[in-house]
Amino acid sequence: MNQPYFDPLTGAFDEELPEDLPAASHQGAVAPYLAGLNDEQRAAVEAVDGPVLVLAGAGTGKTRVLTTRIAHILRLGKAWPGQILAVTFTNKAARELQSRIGQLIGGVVEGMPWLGTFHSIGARMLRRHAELVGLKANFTILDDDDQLRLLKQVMSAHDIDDKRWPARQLLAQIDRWKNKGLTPDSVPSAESHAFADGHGQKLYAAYQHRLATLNACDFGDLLVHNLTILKRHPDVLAEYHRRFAYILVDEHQDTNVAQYLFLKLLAQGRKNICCVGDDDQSIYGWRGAEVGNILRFEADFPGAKVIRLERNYRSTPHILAAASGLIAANQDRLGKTLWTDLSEGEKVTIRGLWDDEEEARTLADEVEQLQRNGRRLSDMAVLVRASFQTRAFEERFLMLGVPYRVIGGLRFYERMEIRDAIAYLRVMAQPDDDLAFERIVNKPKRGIGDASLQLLHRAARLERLSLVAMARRMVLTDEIPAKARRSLTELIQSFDRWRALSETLPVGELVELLLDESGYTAMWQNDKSVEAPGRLENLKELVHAIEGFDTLAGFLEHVALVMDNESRQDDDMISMMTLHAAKGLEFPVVFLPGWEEGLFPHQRAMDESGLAGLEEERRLAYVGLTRAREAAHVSFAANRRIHGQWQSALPSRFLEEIPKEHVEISAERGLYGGSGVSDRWAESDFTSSYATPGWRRAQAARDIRPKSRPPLLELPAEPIQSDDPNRARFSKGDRVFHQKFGYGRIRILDGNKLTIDFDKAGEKRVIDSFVSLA
DNA sequence: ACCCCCCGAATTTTT
DNA sequence: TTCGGGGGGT
Repeated sequence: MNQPYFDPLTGAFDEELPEDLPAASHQGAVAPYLAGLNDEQRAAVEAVDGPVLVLAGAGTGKTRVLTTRIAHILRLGKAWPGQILAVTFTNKAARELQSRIGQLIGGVVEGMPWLGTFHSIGARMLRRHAELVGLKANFTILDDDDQLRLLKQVMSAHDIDDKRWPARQLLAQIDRWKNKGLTPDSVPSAESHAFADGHGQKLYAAYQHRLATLNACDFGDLLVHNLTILKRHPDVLAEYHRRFAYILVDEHQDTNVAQYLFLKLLAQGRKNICCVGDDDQSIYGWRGAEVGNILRFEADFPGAKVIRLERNYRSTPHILAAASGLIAANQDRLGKTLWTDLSEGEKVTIRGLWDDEEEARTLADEVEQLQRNGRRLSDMAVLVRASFQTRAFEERFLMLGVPYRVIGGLRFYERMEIRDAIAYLRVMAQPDDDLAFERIVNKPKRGIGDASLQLLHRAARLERLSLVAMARRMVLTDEIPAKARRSLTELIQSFDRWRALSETLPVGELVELLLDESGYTAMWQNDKSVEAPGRLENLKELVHAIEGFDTLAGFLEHVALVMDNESRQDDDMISMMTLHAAKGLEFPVVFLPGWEEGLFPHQRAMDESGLAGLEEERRLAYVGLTRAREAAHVSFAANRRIHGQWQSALPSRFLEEIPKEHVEISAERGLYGGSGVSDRWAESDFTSSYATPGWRRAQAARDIRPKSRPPLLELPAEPIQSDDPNRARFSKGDRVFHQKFGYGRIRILDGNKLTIDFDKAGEKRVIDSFVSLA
């Protein structure tokens, strides 16, 4: 964001800190922007000095508080815009803050250079002080693709078998360390063995070393390097203390330890820090977010004011009560009581369906029904747990001709052809960027294959040179095969020519020329695959996007940090996205399909993180429900095809955690065999303990026999309470019966999952509670 | 150097 | 079922 304020190439910081404070305006009179606030909001805005924690429930106007607070600070003449640090997590949130502050104080906010995401602010600071951590100001910010490739190189250099130890896993581990603000030498010894028989820490160190050689850093470094700088250089820290008179933090529940330490260091000076967040909406724990940062706030900033925003302006009472009831099942929360003045509205509907196809059909019918009643499609959203779920709905919407838009997924700058094109630009901007060079050296095919590249690599490492620098030398020798040598020489000459041109040519024209002369465009023009035209189209779009930038470096900074896909909002379409992507949004009508045990809560979340995982899933459910303004439609399917395999599942436990007076249930009879669960559902009886662990085991212990005309899946009428852990009732080779797939033989036992070779249906993986001994 | 096939894995992913 | 990566074949 805000490229006008700095030049990423030089790290120039073109704004001087003023000596005086601005003059206060409208002293005395109550500022007009305070008028529409409720008491709590107003308190949060007016508590300008000192540490403040605002616990803002869903839909309670947190953005309004944040923007008004900034406007207030400026109006009171407490600081210049350039002295306010305001951090968000997403570019979207940063943009929204920016524009809403503009609306409040009139006109464009000219000087909020320090409003941005953690990463963009981190990048800006790091460019200023890059040399303090062994980087140059024009360092490259790697994307995850580069990170992974680099890590694979590091691992192979250390003879680590990447079959046994996937690079992905190491990347995740390094990421966890960086999220905690740990550098290789500060990794606790207990954790240093976390990967590849104790090589974790060593590999981390080697990776960081390679990054430094490449004059590059990854996302985590944008914070960790700054922590190092601020800790080691008190003079630098003091300068920022002087600069940042006020600090504001959005979505505080999503900060990780590194981000929190960063804030803490900066806030130590004046202690004017205001964090806004909601522990109930913390859904990024798996990415290193620490809800604990909210709980720690009062301890870290003694005397902090804590203000709760509990008045909800978004949802009707039933929806709000349903969500509140659900989230109350979490142990680990600060606790808020949301309330609303809005009138009654509809209850939350819960619908049980036979399978995912029927779920899609029913949901789409409902969408059309609503549309006939005058609802706009853009008023509706389908929020799913996992992205694969959108497929069934897409197919259905396509068939019915309902326009839809899937939010998320592959972003523009993540497309292969865009990454390639950008790699060309990166080599221009930063010749030491080996990863970019490797990416494009043989794209299009130039006859420079693995063998030549290996040669180059080895020599470069020996001489401590970058690949391009080494290549310049090697083409003068005959170490490389003649054909490859010729291509390489030509490529290097092109680099020089392009770089010379880049001095004078506008960046838009430069990239066009580059893609053209390199043969990259031609490569796709000659490609006969169905994707090729689309890729060419994307490349055109890229050229267009670049035209808005003054410098190449500025554009690359944008690509690395702002990577978002701005989908047009103009047409009337229904939106589909994951629950994670839906955070911060709201829709009049929200559909929440797929509320089944195993999918939501997701089995993996529970397996990997236990109760904490389950509670995070529950918060995700809470986020889902609280996106709805007027109507929320939840559904579950008894059977679902996942990865081509039929899986049966029980309704999500979250369903019975929603207070029954706020829901309206409809489930088909016979979903679970005409007795048991579905009848309970039909009778709105939520007292059953069918989802308890005891019940699941009871399931497994029960011998289900087919009747003459068997119900598809039979469940016991009354759950049998039994905690007998001795549940190994099957063994390999057993002949079993499944209500849907018929008879078969067990091939593999894996916990409660059985791989069965069915006589008719072929091999399937099923949960043991759905089969019985034949 | 390039191509193709087989195998294995398959939540969520603000930057 | 679908996708991507790696190994083996041409």
